[in-house]
Amino acid sequence: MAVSKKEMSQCPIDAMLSVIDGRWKGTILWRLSDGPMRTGELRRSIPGITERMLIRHLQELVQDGILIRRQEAAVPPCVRYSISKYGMTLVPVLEIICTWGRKHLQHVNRAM
Amino acid sequence: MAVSKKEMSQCPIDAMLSVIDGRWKGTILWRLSDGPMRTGELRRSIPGITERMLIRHLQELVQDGILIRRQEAAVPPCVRYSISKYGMTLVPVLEIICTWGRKHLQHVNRAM
DNA sequence: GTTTGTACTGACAAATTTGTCAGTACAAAG
DNA sequence: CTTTGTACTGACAAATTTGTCAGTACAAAC
Repeated sequence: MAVSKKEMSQCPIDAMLSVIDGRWKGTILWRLSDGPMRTGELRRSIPGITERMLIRHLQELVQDGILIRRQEAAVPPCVRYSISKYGMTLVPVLEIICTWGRKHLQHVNRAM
Repeated sequence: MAVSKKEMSQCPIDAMLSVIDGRWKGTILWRLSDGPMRTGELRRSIPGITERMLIRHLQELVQDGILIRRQEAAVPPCVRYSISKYGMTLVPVLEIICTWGRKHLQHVNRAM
């Protein structure tokens, strides 16, 4: 990613990228764009992700205001993540990124 | 960034991000969207970048087909980089990313 | 004949991100 | 009463990216 996540770049492109940049963040947002999910449910739906990374990314996305974390007072705990209203403004941007990415994959595969 | 640059993720979002992800790539593309530039000219126009990183990013962008490198046969060498036709398809996506990023910066600053 | 500038490479260190592993609390199931 | 599942933390190792530094070739300026 562009700039270390600790500092906030004043470049808008970097600011945007720092939000979605992370090994699994695109996938997490993609999954959640279908509706809220529990932590373990998300983990099982993303092959290859580890619990540690999932939780780190979820926490960052919550901190950035993109996701909302809701915990039911129960044992064992039940936590549900969903995309916030603010996070919803990100979804169309992701769609455009996705569209270009799809074309790029074709472009790359043609070259081989 | 999403996936190591060496392997090509089949996720379109990751595929797109792997192209623009890199500490300075956004800025480089931003500068070049105004027209071709020489290596040293670019370097001087981007405060903080080192020659090493500039060249590494330029080479990756050339490899991804986003930039074109033109060298004039002269000593001392004169190399000019420009955005390719294919790279031009990326510019509107960057603009959308930039627009969201600008709103996000405001959003963040309001919270402080 | 030393310095300056161009565009670049190689070797390596530092920083950052990602992954691994063990451990927490508590209840229900067996 | 041991195991299972939930959501999570901490310490650390591995991988990856970024930065630092020296060095290349050649011509023109001084």
